[in-house]
Amino acid sequence: MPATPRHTSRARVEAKESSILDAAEKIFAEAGFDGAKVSDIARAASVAEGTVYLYYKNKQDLLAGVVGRFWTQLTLGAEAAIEPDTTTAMQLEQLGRYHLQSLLNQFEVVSLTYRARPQQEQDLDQVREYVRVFDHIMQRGVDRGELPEHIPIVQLRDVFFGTLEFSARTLKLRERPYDHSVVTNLLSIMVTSTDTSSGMTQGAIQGKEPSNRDLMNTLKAIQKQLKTSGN
Amino acid sequence: MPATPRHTSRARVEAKESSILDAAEKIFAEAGFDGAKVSDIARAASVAEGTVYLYYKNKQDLLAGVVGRFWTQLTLGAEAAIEPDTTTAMQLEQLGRYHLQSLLNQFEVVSLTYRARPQQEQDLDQVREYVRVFDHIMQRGVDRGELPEHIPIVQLRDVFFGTLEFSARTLKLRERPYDHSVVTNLLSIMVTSTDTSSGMTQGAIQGKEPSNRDLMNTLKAIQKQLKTSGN
DNA sequence: TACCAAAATGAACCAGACTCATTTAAAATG
DNA sequence: CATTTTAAATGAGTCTGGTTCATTTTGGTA
Repeated sequence: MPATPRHTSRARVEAKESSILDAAEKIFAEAGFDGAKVSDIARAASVAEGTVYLYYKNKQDLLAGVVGRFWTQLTLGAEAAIEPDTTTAMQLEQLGRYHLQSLLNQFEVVSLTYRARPQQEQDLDQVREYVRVFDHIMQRGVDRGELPEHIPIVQLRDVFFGTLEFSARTLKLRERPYDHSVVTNLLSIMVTSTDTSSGMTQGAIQGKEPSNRDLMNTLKAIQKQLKTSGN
Repeated sequence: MPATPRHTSRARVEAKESSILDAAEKIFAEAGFDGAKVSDIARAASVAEGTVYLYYKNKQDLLAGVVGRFWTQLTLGAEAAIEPDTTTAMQLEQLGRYHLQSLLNQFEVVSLTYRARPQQEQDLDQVREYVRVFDHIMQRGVDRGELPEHIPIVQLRDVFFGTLEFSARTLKLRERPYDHSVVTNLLSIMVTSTDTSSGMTQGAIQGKEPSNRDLMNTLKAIQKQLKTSGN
């Protein structure tokens, strides 16, 4: 069993495993999940069809392997791309830039993520791991006093990744290339709300109309933000 | 051919078509795309397997039918849910509430959207149609002078739908119910950026580091916004 | 070299999507 | 109404492609 090799060098087994993953990623990306034949993947990996099943339970599992590896690598890349000692805003820009570029460059693989049985829990562990990079940046900001104590990280995370993902789809749909302004615009939006009293914690808009008062609160919040985080 | 019935009442054909769609939606939602057998769908629709193929070219096409109908109905529901004569902010809140609730209530069908061959262009027409509801709200706001002339609708749309979609996933993952604060928080963020010069149009942050200057620009923009749009 | 277990192979199996010759129902005709 | 014509429906059979497993090959060990 390749899973627990005793007499074989682990290195060789892993090399083969990753060469199968390479082939699978290529074929999946080209043909989509349904269009990809296991026999094609096997041929691309220079391996017999049955061999694939020594490493992966079935085609779905193989897809999970491809997608999981992708997000793991993405996490490593993201951690390399951000400089933990710069301002929070700068780190967010680095992550945003990296994220959007990755989504666009590897759009097909990202799309495959949604085909990796959303029911099965642990298939998305690597995605959750990746998303945590954002949390770490924010947490550092809080620890440093650069961000307010009770900033709703989880909700801002949804804004951050949600917007970038949707923007990536929009760009792809219109066949546009990477556009940095998407990131800067998103950040300019997030910056203005980076404060406890601006509504992200309690929901400032409780009445029917966003009043001047709400905007003034935001403004004050930003002024405060400028004082505390000014480098 | 059911596609172009000459002698038959269109009503009956459409009834059968929609009963097949009903069955397909049910089975797809229960078992997922791969898990759903066409024979099951046929049985659920009280129809022979071959009959399904008179109405839909193949299983993918059937899925496209289910997903397309879903988004079409969602568009109708959204248009019914918003009151065009209230403020823009209020309409956005109505749409946001409706959208998030729909995503959560029909999570399985929404998920199937991503399985409807993303390559094929026209399969997503109904989604584009739906998203346009947002544009109309914003455009009305501009026409009325409630919003600045050059507000970047498309980018705000990405923020709006992207955030809600990601939030819906987050809520589902944690098995949380609909949470209205997601919508109000999102709106509070968008309100603060509802201005042409606050960075959402050109991308104020062009250098590598978001500097104080950039933040100041944002701040000025908001101040300007307060003066011009203050009601 | 002989032995053995791990690894790899690919022919055979089988589930399930899809087809099509045939049957059934409905509409048109006289 | 009886008859003819055309649309619609059927489901047994075909075929593609995922998965299995008896057999062969490989590589390490004595």
